[in-house]
Amino acid sequence: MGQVKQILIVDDETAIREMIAVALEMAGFECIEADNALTAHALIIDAKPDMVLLDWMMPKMSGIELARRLRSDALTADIPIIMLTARDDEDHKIHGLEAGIDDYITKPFSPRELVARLKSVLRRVTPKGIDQVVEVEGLRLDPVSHRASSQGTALDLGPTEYRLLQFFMSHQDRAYSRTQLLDMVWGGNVYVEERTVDVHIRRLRKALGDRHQYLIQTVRGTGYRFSTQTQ
Amino acid sequence: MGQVKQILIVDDETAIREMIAVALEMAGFECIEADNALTAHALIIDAKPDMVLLDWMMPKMSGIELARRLRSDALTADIPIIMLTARDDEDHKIHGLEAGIDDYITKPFSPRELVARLKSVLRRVTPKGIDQVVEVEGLRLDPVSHRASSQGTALDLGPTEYRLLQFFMSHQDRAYSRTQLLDMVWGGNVYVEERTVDVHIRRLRKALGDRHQYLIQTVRGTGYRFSTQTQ
DNA sequence: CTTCCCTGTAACATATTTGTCATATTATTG
DNA sequence: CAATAATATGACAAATATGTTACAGGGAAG
Repeated sequence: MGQVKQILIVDDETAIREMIAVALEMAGFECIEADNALTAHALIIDAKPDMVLLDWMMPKMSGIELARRLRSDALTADIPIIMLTARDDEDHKIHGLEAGIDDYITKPFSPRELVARLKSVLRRVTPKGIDQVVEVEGLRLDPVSHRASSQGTALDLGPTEYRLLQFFMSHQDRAYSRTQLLDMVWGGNVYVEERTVDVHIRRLRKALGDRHQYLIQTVRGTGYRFSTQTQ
Repeated sequence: MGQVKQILIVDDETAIREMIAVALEMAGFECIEADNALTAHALIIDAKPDMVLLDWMMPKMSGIELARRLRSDALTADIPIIMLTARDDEDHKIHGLEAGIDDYITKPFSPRELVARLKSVLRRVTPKGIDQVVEVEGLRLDPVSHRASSQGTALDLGPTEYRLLQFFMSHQDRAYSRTQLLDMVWGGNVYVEERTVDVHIRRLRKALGDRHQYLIQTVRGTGYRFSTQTQ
């Protein structure tokens, strides 16, 4: 299982910080807080959080300015940043993207949405070592022992299904076409019918059982996707 | 950051061209000029400017005619166009084929105004990375995971509606004719009734729900447009 | 050589999407 | 306000895409 992730919340309004902190802690994250960009900067260098939630508008140094600084320092350049913006002003977004923001959320937002986005960014950014155990909602895949299990019980997967699952679990929230899957999972130089993918998807789904089927999602007209979020 | 943008000024009056060129160069743009639509067309294909400032009334080929040609060629379809119209052409603005024109400026205009409008158009047209998440007023489309959501809840879109929405969200504030939409969203070589577009617009609107319907706007006599601004 | 497990395909079953039409609605024009 | 043109909408059948199952052949293990 992944470490507990530490999230730094930067916002000048205490009420908002608390609200976010509660939501995140309920979702199993650890939170630290800062009420201005300068404090935040010091804290980041000190505590190296796994992610920074950053309010756009703040006294002294703006969120965007802090983001730039973090990006320009190699020590902090890899820490993902999610921006909290009051209104979704086009300009802000453009500048935000330039400054290397990973995502932004427009206030007001629901705790559910916040947590979902946060997880999504973390998943995207956290580099999975090729031999790293991946676990998602009780579904666990261990590349070293070459085993997959659901709620602790081993799953019975064929070799292809195993590779498919491994690929999916290390490339979540991303839609792949059948052709892409054939390239990535089967290998570039095999000639196999596209529809064959469907069959293996079916076998994988069956093996995952009701508990985890939903993770393998059909993207109609496109292909398939692995995601914890509802379609 | 951004490259220096190159603007093509098309007007038969040298004095006006010069005036505009000076204003734009002071604002940090690079200018090229043409005194008639034919020369302009060649120049556009050759130099691929980032934007075309086009006089409505010109000898030989009119501005509107040139605009039409640019729009119908995939190579030039994305180059933004700002029309320069004399006051008494005002009607044209309303009646005329406004599909594909990004903005109008009525002569006489102040350099300040021109530059402001131009920047505004460039800002919204500037190609967002093809895989970039687009979000507008809580409506969000993520090309990577191939998902659209409204206020955090997933939207149920058919493939065509998805493509339509993606096209609109990356080409905002610009009216498209049904034919253009068929070309851009359906693909150039399909024969489909123009009216079919209406039906898919309808489906898209329905899927967007009350919260976001207003973004898909009918431009009577012309086609449709995606914009946050009220009609 | 046999047995057993995997695979890829084909065939059939379902589910969704799509393009059109006919019919309302709504805007425009005189 | 009536006449007319342009859109909106709902329904449907045809076309597509995906789900599912069965099966034959390949290959590894014994």
